[in-house]
Amino acid sequence: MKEARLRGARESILDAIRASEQLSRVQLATMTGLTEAAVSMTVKRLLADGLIVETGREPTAGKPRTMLRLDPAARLAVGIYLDEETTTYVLTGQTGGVLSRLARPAPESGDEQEVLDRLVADVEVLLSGSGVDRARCLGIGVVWPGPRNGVRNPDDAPPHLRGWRDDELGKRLAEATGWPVLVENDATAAAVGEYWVARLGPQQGFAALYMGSGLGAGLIIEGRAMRGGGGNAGEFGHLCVQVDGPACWCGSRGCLEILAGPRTVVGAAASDPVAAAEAGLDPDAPRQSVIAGFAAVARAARAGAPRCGALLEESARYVAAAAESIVNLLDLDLIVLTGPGFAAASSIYGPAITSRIAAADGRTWHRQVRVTVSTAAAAASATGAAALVLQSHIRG
Amino acid sequence: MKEARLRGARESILDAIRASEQLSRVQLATMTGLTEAAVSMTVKRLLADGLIVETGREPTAGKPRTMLRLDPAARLAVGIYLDEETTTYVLTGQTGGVLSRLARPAPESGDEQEVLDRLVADVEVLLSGSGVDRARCLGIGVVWPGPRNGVRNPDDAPPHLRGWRDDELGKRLAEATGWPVLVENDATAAAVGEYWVARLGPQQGFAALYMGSGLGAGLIIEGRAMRGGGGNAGEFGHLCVQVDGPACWCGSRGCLEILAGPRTVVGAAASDPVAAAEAGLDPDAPRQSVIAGFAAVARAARAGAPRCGALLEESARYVAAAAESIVNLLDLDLIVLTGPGFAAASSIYGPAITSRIAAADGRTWHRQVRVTVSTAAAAASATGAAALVLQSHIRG
DNA sequence: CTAGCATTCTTAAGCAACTGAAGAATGTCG
DNA sequence: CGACATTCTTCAGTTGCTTAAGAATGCTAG
Repeated sequence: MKEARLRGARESILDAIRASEQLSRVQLATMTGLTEAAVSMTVKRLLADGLIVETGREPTAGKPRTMLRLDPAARLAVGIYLDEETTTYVLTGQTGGVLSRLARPAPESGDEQEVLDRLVADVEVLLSGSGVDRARCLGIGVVWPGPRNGVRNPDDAPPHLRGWRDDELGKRLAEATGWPVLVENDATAAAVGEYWVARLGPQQGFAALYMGSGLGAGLIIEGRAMRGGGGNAGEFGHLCVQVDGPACWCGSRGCLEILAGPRTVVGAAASDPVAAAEAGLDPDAPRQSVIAGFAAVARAARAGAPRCGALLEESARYVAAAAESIVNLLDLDLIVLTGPGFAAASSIYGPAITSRIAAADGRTWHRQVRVTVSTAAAAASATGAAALVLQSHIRG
Repeated sequence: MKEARLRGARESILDAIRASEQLSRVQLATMTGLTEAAVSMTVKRLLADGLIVETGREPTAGKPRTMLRLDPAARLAVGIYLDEETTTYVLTGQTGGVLSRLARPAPESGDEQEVLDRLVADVEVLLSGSGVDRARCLGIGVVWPGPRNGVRNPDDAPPHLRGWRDDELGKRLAEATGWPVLVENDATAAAVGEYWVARLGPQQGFAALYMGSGLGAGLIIEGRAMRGGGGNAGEFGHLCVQVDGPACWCGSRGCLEILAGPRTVVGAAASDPVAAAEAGLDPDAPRQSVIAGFAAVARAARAGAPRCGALLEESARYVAAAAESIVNLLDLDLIVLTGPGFAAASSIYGPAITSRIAAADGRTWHRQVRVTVSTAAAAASATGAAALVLQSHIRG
């Protein structure tokens, strides 16, 4: 690391402990580049503030080291994920672990004030139900499908949120609750969540590929989320994988999403009688959500249904090529698959990506890319939303 | 900015002046987030050290502001570009301007010591010939085609450098000259050079697309070059633009470089009798360099030759799609074309990229991507190499 | 059981960089 | 000439770190 001075001893120390689970003072000194004296003083203050705790000792050749951990309950964060059908709330501790969870059906009405009131009330329920000290809550992270600044596939926005802009929602929720509110897209939030719960360090750059109703990527480089000039970085679904491919809703052509995105997969399955039967998709049924439809296709494929399997394999060929592009462009050695889509079909997408990348990976790039599936990938957004808040207190 | 504390007042102030050409103390205070007091004291020291100079005053409603600029001659840097045919040396001042230049034919021998001796001797000539104070030279930047850590297309390495590894070259040159040596690939160096001479600020993220004998990209985000985990970020040429495209030397398939790279364009021109005649390529002539061959094709196209024009248009379609992918993935609003290839054919590639991106740009992404051509694109690597050294003293 | 030893952690003095508040400098305008 | 606006400087005070010294802790050898 050796970047202590670049962001204050407190933050460096907290981040080092977060990534390593537990560390002694001397270990912290070498990892952060601070002197042992500085660590000692800062740790004393962190202990006094209750942010960290001493947990046992480890023998050495001399005086045993006293190990330090984050106190999970010292600081809390609320994460909210607004889905088409459900609103999910989680309360996490400082270590990213979920303390309590709440799921509500999405409001039917699109009335702004009503939606807001529901959010405020539900957060209230979450907090009072878990009996925690509300003063310890650092803030609220909110995630909804689609990128920021009003940019999204109109079809992807939850119906009751069609009229909202993300920054507006954040501002009004902050006013109503008194807590700071961070709004983020699903992929970036999931990436930050992965960074947090998988205890990755700043030296581990990675891309979290997220499949919900679309395809996105959260990019974490040097421990920081890349958001781009307009906050829309990570548009994985709009990498071009076929120069003169079909027109995409974004206005371009040959985008990954239009060729291999979940909406396309579900659409292909629905219009193919065999696949539709395999997946139990009823073409005349009331419009199903893309996420649910994709999960049905994936379930069928896992159960051995050949047409659904073929559709997913076909999609995975494109996704794998795009993943390889990201890896080559950013020189990453970790890809994390997350979100409900990849949670349902990681057994197809994972190997496809791995084997595509393997061809040039070691031989040409002297690299060893790992492809992993996020734990709790299906709920990654909600916990990621909470992690955003925690992260903001460590990276300022 | 407001990131003064994150890297010291000196660096913040120098970088702000660099990007703005000239600034007053109070302007510096607001831009860097430092207090006026801190700026005042730091500026006093910078003036004493001779790094900056006061240049005139600007009227205000009150006391006029004293403007500050970098003193171009206060700090120098040497840039070296190792080409297949030529070794180019430049000496630049602190502002990135070229003070003196030297070009030598590349050594024929591949003997390591001989190559090294030539470099040392030529730097000597460059410095003594321009009569500058060598104590003011901060170091040497070295650029050669292909990425780092020994990763490259074997065909692209200059013959006399086949046996070298970049880090080895840097180390031995540093030992031989006593100066710090930075080794970088051509695209990243060109990007840093562009950042420097075009006076871009840290808020301006951009990609410098570089066409030499291959295709690369230098990525500058938040004022820092993205190098990736293994130092190989920016492999623009290995974005996949066709899932089942032809096999690439890297081991994968459908890479941009194999479909539309300069080597491919030249190869197609050489094997097409009409195009070969237009460009004056002699299929039996001693093997020409890719860069020279591409320049010949571009020259013919500019002169109206239809087959050569068509080949470049075809290549540009692919390059444009890959450029759009980068822009979407990183949410950039600036693409800079640089390197000898784009210098020769920017009139074809520039519009192709612009129009491809335009389709979705404003409408969907609320963005306005600019596509520019680097000034002195053909020599961007050498000046970029020098800029690397300057940059390292501001971001160090 | 005590004396060395290795290692971890703490304390105290000092330095460097920045902040805040006050004021000095330098022009314009009535 | 004097009020005003603005830029720049000075100085005392705070913060956060470093360096240097030493205290604490447990193991091992006599």
